[in-house]
Amino acid sequence: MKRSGSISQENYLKAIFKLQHEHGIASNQAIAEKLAATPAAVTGMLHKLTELDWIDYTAYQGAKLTAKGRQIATSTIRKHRLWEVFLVEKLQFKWDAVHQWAEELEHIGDANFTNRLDAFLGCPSTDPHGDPIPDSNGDWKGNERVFSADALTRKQKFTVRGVSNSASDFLRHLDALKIQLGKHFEVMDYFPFDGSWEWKDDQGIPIRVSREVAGQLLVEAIPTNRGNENQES
Amino acid sequence: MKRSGSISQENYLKAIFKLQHEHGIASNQAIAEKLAATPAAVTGMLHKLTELDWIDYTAYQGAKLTAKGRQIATSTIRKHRLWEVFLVEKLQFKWDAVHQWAEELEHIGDANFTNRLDAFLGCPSTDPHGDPIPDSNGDWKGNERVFSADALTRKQKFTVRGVSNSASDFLRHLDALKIQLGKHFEVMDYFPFDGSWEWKDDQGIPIRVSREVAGQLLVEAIPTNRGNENQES
DNA sequence: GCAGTTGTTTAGGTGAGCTTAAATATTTAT
DNA sequence: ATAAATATTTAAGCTCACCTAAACAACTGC
Repeated sequence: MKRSGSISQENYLKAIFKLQHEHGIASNQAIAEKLAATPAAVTGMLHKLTELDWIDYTAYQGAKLTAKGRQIATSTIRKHRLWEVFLVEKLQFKWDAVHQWAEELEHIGDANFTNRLDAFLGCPSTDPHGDPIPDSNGDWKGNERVFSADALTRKQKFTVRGVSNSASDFLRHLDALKIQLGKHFEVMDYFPFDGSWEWKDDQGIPIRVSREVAGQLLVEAIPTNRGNENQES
Repeated sequence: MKRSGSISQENYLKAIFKLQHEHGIASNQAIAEKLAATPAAVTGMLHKLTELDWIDYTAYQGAKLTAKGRQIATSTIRKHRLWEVFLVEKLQFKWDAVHQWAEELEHIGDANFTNRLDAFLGCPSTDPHGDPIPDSNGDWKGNERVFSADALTRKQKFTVRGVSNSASDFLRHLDALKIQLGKHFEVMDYFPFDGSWEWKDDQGIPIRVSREVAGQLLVEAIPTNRGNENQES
């Protein structure tokens, strides 16, 4: 079995999928920015994708994926994230170096290939940045308890669950701060002056975290288990 | 680091590399056949590759790789064969199903990527079809003792080492015959009438092998160790 | 050594995906 | 409501890698 669409078409569907989740619809301009192309190029491709019945598109309005388009988009995202797991866990790449290769690998392989890769990797549920990996139907369960670290409160204990920005420089900065996915911290202090935080890790070692970092870090609160929750029946 | 050449350019270099080994030089027509393109298309690309100093090309004569061209070609072949090992050993693909995917995967990754993949796979020396995997300098040691199975002699014991044709239907035929790389056989009989053979495997189970099969199978003789070899000093 | 076959190159053209620049539609501000 | 600003589309043209058809060069047989 071959690829559903061309590499370029798959990249458009991926971009539209993500924009649709953020804004309900994907505007020409937003797509152009995401793909580093001109709006003129986007218009042309949107016509082609409409012909293929992979998007619904109204001129001057924007694009939305059809069921078929969504299927191709999620399958591409699934492949991307599985390859990222492979690169980090099997080839020992650092998490800030995998995106570029995954962008190329994501266009290779059919459903059978992808399912074999998935099985080989132990059916991971998230990629190295904490993003969920869609299943072969394009569905995934997002962790509803995950929120941005800048909404934390004092004394709260929490687990780092993901990043909302996978740029290399941000990820390398997290490495420097020794912040890794799955690591536990506790909020010690917050400084409204500059929006920065003091946290301490599970070894009791304190770190200072800037507003910029907290704003792009996704965390999950750890329940306190100290008697103030409701006991069922 | 990015790919050295375009995907198409890498495919041309690979084809020229293989033809150069068979015929000393790669003719326009031979390249066109290997790549399923027209001679006219080949002429154009050969000019481009000459510009890039990846081949030496004389009109009406043919093409030969430069050092740089050879480097790109062997690195592409290295990647192809490493991915084939990955697909068979890690993703459990059958050996007749890996070529198509490896043709796409071979164009991904730089030297660092490839070396990581190599290490992850345990630095294999051959791919699932018995073809040698070049090292990162583009060198490899061919097994000099390997020859075509149609040159075997009666009573000879041998090991299956490779195939000189990786077409799916041939490989599936070998599966049906239970012929796998590394398996030992002994020549029981040869039938000049149709060029077919009777061999028996290490369990003593006899199989019949046609001239066509023997002609595409690569084997290595097992020394008899029964007193007629020279003892050194 | 010349004709015919074979192999190669040139010439002109296609399609995918992109560009810039100009025209047109839509939204925002007053 | 209309002018200005912004967003989108059309138009023309580019590059890459391919194609067909025709011209040309190089071998072959006699």
